[in-house]
Amino acid sequence: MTSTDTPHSAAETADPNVDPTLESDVFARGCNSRMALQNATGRWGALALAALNEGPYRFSALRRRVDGVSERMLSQTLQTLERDGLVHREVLETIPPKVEYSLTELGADVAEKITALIELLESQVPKIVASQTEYDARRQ
Amino acid sequence: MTSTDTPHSAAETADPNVDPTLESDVFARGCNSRMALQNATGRWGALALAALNEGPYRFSALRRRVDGVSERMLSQTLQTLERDGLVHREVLETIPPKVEYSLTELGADVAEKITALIELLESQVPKIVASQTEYDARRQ
DNA sequence: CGGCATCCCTATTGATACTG
DNA sequence: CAGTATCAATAGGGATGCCG
Repeated sequence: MTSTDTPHSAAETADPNVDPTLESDVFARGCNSRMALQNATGRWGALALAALNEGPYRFSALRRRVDGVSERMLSQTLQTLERDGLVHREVLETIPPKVEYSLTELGADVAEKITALIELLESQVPKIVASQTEYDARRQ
Repeated sequence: MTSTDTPHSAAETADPNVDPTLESDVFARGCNSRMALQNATGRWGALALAALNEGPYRFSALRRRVDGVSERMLSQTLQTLERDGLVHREVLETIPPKVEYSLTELGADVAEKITALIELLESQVPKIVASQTEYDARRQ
């Protein structure tokens, strides 16, 4: 693909390398679960899920919450998560139109795990930074 | 950077946008915890941690376990995880030389959360695939 | 407001070859 | 064995403009 922008290219199920009889080993390349993991833990996926774990968000509010995400990336991320059944998209027929995003049951379970990971990491930032500093010093 | 290969560019602490007084909000762009999250949940980071959660691995064994990872990516991933203090690297002075990778205490905590997420996703693959199929059908 | 399409640049990744 | 160096391919992502 040189100039064609495929929406959720990394999320495609129609991968010829996928063996349908072997569906649940993340360590196998091209496995469905590995793709789902990527979508849920990718750069923006994890943050979107963590944000939605706080409650439903409208598009622009979510964009404000997830600092640094572009319109385009947030849109793609949400589509992928919706496709995987983690996020529910509700269009409110108002003027101007509003779209509300929320977690599905499965999405809530996933978001909970991710939030746990985030909280752990946030609490350990000092230790992590110390490790980085030491590592960098060791190699000058 | 057009052709210069920076080792762990995404892991740098020396980001001018990082506010050292604000260390623990993943939602803030350039935050240390967001970077740590990226390193731990990135494409290969999560799988490497999950593999090491099964026990120590030598480089090539780990490469075999994490199907599809290139030498280069595994090397970089492990360096980043070591720098963040999640992975311990032990060089055995034998002939031929062996290097064993294992989890630190912090790494074990992180790996546990990631493994929980992976197990959840693996168990829900059927539901996820069904959702994808339905989603794709809805847009033809 | 929400968000898709296009253009275009850069970071990440993979293959391959080479070294301690 | 355990990597590093180099080069080429690709995916990620920002900016802009348009539409329901």
